[in-house]
Amino acid sequence: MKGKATSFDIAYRAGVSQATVSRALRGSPLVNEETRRRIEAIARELHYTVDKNASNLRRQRSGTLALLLFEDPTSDGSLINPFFLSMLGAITRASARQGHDLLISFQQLSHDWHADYHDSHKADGLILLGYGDYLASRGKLERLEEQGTPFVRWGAVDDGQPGIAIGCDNAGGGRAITEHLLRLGRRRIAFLGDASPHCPEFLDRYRGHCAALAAAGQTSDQALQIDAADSTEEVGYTATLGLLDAGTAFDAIFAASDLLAIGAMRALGERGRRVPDEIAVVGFDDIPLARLASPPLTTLLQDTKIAGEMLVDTLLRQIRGETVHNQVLPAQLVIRRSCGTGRAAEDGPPDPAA
Amino acid sequence: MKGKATSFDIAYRAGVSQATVSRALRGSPLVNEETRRRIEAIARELHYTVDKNASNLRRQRSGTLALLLFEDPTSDGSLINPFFLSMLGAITRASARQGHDLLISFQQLSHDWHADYHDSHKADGLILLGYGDYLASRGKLERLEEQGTPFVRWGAVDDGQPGIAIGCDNAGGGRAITEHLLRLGRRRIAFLGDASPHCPEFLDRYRGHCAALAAAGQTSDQALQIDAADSTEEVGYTATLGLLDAGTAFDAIFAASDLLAIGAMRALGERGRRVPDEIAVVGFDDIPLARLASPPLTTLLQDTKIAGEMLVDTLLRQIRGETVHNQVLPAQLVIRRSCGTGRAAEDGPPDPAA
DNA sequence: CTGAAAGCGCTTACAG
DNA sequence: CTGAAAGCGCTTACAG
Repeated sequence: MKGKATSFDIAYRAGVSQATVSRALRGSPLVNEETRRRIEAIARELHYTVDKNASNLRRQRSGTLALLLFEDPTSDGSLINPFFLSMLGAITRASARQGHDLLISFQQLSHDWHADYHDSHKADGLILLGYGDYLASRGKLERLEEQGTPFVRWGAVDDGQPGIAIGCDNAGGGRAITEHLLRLGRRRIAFLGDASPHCPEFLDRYRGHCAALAAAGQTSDQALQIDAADSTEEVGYTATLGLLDAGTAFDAIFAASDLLAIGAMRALGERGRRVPDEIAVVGFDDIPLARLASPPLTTLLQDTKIAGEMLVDTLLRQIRGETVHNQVLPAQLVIRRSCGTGRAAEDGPPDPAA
Repeated sequence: MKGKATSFDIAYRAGVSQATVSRALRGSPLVNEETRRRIEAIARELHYTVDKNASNLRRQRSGTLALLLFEDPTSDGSLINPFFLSMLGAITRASARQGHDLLISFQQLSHDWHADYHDSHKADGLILLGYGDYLASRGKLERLEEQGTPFVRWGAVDDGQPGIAIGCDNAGGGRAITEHLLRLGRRRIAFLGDASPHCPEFLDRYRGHCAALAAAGQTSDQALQIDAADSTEEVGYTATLGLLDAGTAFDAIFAASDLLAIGAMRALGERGRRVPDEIAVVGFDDIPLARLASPPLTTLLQDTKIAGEMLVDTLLRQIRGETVHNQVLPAQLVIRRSCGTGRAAEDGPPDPAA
């Protein structure tokens, strides 16, 4: 009977009806305590577990959430932005804690994922994760909403996209970074990252950056905003080489993501520009690598644990029919060595390798 | 009818029986071509998808695999060894390619995961992933086998554990590393990593190391084998400080994982020991960070893409009732700067920051 | 507190 | 090639 016992087997041995077994095992208060104990003992003995397919079919739910990661299609087979991996871990844990299974899948924005998971009762709701071109995905999100599929997405909040979004305070974070750099005496801050509606999170970070400049009475120099389509180390490296080649003077780089920042530091290192003495570098995300970079990278911490819990919690409430709202999570400046200490530039010792 | 159409709705509109709809949509060759086309058109129009719970219940399968990650319980909430994340990505893709959904879950070895996924028909089989104490998990694996649960695990092969294992050639990899270091003139090679049956993968790497030493007519010095219980940067850092404090002379470190190696390099850097000029460092895994470390880390590449495909493929064949076998995948030496170039030590320039 | 019965939405022998 | 019917293993009104 290995792994095959049904509620009928238990009912037979316990001398009760199958219905009573089901009630007892689901914790119904209707069942006599002694009966319940007997049933539970037999269930344990037989290694019984409720058949999820039968249970779900009957209850018209799945007890499962689906996490859809939208990855950059250009990226290598196995590489994912570590930030999303961190989110993945947090979401997996939060989901388990709430008693839900988690399906995971990588999707291209172009595919037909939107009509699958919910209609087929594979999942009760979707979590959408990943930098993608938000303009391109709008149609799919609208269809999800039309179909009544519960979903939440991580990303820019209040950007007019359909559905519930949870994200960090990108504008506030961008402002905090630039304020910090200004405080340290940096005046020519390059912004590395796509500042367009295609990438609203980066755009918000850029807006925060510009707001801080404006508050300090400075204007933003167009020549210092470098588009970086993808958020990868390689792109950050290439973009920074381009910036150096263009000959524009700058004393700091605000990279819209840690991966871009790490690539920027590699380019600077190769060209013999010292970080932070000549050029301060700041990232965004606080991926594990940021702490290990050389020099360790100043960045903005997005708390993925809280984010994951928030995403799962909001989605489950939506599934239950409650009214849910967008939410903005604070981001916290983590100061390490890559931004310098505010002393006069050019006189610090070079950083030893980490 | 949003997301609620059933095969009966389609049958009604198509003027056929529900059974024919089911056949047509499952691609049965019994159905008339014209009938099939009509049914498919209506299904599309109604946004119909087969209810997985009903289908699975009837077919007594789930079309789902479960990936269980056994994490180091001491690790931080969201951190996972990047190597396993890379495996996770590869497994997710391979699983999708084979038309299976993937459930993901983090498990403590102590929990009762073994009796859950298969019995409840949540998954047709399990993939087990993660450094864990293999001696401690033996009982669970035995029970899985007893229950007839199909499962494969990534790890040491032929270590006498129950079930099918797929892993890389740890002994061969360890030998390759040490041979390379010897070729470069290193003579006192410290091995960083738990060399005990609790951690058979590391043990195999150590054995390969010792085999290479023996082949070169050297004996392994016990003082140069440092246990490192967990595979984390922090542990590598601490262990290396300990090694330095012990005063044992050494000119190379063979770390059993990249994370350990990166921690080792940090410790060496802090103590002013130059890598690779004074001390060569080599890791194992080729995580993305290895390439970005400073200096870039020489390591052994485990091809996670192939590994993921192999795991999924083997598990599916096992589920289908085929006989499957353990498999060893080759590991490939990736030479970067951390091991030096074989020129005399002490005369190289210090490495610029990456 | 318990049981008999209906039904969730499919798949698949069986009969034609 | 198609249909009528059984049944996968549960959950839950309904009746007692």
